[in-house]
Amino acid sequence: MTSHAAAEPIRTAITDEDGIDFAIIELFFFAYRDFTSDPDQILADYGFGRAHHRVLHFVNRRPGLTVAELLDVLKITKQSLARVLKQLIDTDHIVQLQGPRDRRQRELYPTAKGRALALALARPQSRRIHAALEDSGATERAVIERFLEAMVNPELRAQIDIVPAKMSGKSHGDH
Amino acid sequence: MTSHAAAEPIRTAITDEDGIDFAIIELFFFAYRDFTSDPDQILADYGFGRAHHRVLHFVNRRPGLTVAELLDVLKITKQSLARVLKQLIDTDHIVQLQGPRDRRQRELYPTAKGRALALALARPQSRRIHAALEDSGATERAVIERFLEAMVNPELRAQIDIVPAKMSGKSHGDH
DNA sequence: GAAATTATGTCAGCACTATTGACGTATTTT
DNA sequence: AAAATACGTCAATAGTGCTGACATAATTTC
Repeated sequence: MTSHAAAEPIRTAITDEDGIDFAIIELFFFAYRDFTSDPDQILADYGFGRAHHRVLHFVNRRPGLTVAELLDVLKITKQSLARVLKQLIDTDHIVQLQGPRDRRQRELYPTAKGRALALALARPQSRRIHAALEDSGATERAVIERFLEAMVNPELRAQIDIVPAKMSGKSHGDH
Repeated sequence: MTSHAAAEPIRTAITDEDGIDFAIIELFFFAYRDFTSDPDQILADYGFGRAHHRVLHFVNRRPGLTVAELLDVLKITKQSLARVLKQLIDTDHIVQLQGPRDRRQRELYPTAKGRALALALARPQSRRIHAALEDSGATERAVIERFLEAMVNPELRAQIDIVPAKMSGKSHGDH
């Protein structure tokens, strides 16, 4: 049998020459890794993980969203959410209110405690972003925002636009 | 203490007005989520996870790196790497060679099979990036690269530069 | 009003990725 | 010879995700 059990090692590095954008792929990995490392340390003090952060974030961003809406945004299952959400409720970071129109629904709202934690988690991330944009003007910022948005699946881009990016009035729309 | 068991719900959304850059924080989350979803589907066919992808990626990017170097790049522990690496070796995606200078070290190299899988995983990600940069020129690309690099911890930025971003010759340097 | 559907909660079990601690072995350095 | 290093491995644990099944309350449909 000439079939060496061990296949031949390839000694040359994979590079962009293969038509693949490894530069940005790798940058994205490192950037996100460090981006999430800041809040991770704070979360550890609470015995929370990244899942808690995400829930807390979106409940603060869209107070009153229902469990189903949250599942849709996070793209996880009900059972995965359950544990995390229960902990956040038990620790008074989030409260549930019965839906006004449909009483089966539970609208999720942050408490003052939950709002404070969300801000504390976002602060180092925002600081990092500001530092990265240090010498950048509005133009560069727009380029980056457009790029990130374009990286999101088109079908899901709607989720982003729901967020009150600029609410001058307090018109809640049709909710 | 008037401690009502249920804390008051906050009904207003958290916004950038708090001095926090929620827009980019959120975009970054969605972008990375979808960015990783493409390879995740391919990996599922192999019974692999994201951890396998990361190992495979860096072994292809820096053939011959040692286990210790890999741990340093991934920022995980030896034990976490062990299973994943073993699987990749058992399935002939990666081979280990004894270090030439220090025989305690195991240099990691991709096989042809491992190289092919790394490319297959990178392809949809690269396609997504290209689509996102569709109408962008070199300037915009540079802005985005600079931003992503600036998001990485300064101490760790060295790891990125190690990567052969532009190798015209095949001079391996001092390795 | 009864039946079907919907929104949510929960239980049980499983998989993957990560963690820490401890120990063994081969090899290099001191 | 002793200490330090690189790596592998065993055992136990945590966090987060999954699927399937089932219960309850409320709404919608017939």
